[in-house]
Amino acid sequence: MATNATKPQSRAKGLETAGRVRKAALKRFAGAGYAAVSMREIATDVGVRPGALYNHFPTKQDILKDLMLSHMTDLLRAWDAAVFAQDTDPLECFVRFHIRYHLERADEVFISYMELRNLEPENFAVIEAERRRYEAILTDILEKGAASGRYAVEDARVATRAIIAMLTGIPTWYREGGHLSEQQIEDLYLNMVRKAVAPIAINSQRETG
Amino acid sequence: MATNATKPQSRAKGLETAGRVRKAALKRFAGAGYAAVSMREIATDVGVRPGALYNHFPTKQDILKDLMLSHMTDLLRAWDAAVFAQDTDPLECFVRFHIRYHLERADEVFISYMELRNLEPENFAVIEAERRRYEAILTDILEKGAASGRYAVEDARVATRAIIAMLTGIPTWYREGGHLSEQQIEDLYLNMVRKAVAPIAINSQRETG
DNA sequence: CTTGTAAATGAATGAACGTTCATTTATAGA
DNA sequence: TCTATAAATGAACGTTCATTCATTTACAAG
Repeated sequence: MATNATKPQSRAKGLETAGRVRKAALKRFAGAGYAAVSMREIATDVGVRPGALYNHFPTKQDILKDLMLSHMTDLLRAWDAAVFAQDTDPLECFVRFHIRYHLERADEVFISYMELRNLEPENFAVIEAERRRYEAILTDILEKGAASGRYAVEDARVATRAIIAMLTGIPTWYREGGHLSEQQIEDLYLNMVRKAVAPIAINSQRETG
Repeated sequence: MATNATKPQSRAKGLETAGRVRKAALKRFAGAGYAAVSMREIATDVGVRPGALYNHFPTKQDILKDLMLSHMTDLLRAWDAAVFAQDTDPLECFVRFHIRYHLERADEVFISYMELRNLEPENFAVIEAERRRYEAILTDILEKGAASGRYAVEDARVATRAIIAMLTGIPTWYREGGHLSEQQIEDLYLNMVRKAVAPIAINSQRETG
């Protein structure tokens, strides 16, 4: 009678295997892309036969959904838990948090935006909603700062996307041990972001040297 | 004796079919990703049997390489051909050019950076070299501007990546007929970029309201 | 020590994959 | 009109894919 397909796991060994599946899938998806990774490859990494994966996840798609959803959940929870010195400029908090988290969890971040199109529509909607919650954090900071005159942003939603795109690009080229430390990266980007939204006028084009 | 596998096409019909293959592959690759698209799907779009594709491209990989390489070539050629009013700030030229080109050729741009990892190493190296040539254009603008005191960038390579990442993110959310025109997008981003590299000091953190 | 069941196996399923190729069809140049 | 060959067909190639399932193995609870 034994129906397969993901019953509630309870034994400790099962939970540990499920974790190894997640870890292996994460590395493979990040390296080659969801569509180019086979269940057989994941099984090999885990040290198990392909069929055994289905004791832990009903389908390959569910592994992807699990990875992406738990990433977004972790990201939002990490922001809530982040601690900065009192009175630190909220924009500085966000920029430093974002850079640190995205360098720390580069694989999760990478697949969470590279593999969006491989999510079935229902799963896509869930992830997209979380993404918007995260963006809203920065939009809120910019809007409050603009209202108080501390920042000048003409369109807070656009500025949010610009800043997040700029910061999220870092893990694509940053390598540990390169000529810039993580601290230096943070400082460089923070400075650019601060200036980008600073309440200053730029003397327009057509000036020379 | 008829060996197959991509002889030099000469007949007009063949060139036209090859073009339709490129067009169909571009749309499919952009929509679903290289690995998730089958030669059969491309053949269906073109209105031809799968085997016929091999009269025009030796492998699926060669279609991808062709699309990405010609995109980079077109991009660099378009920059060389771009015309702006005399004495226009070179940074403004670059920002406006980049946004316009990337909105115009969204599919090509998209696959050229999403499908990098699906390129075989040899093809990857070729594309990557072109990409560096393009980045060097902006780095050069920033360095010259910094030397003359017009801009202030602490690290021109980092600023280059920051700016390009910021601008390249636009096509992921911009939709024609949205509440912002392309012109408005250009102006908003240009203003942020200008300020980000402007020679100004930002009064540091810990200030309130 | 027995038992229930979680976990893994080993083998199989049908479907889809990229690619090949002998053959047919179409067409430009002689 | 004949001919060479480009272009497309239709069928097949071997391989790999995600998934299923009856069976075996391992282990915690009674």
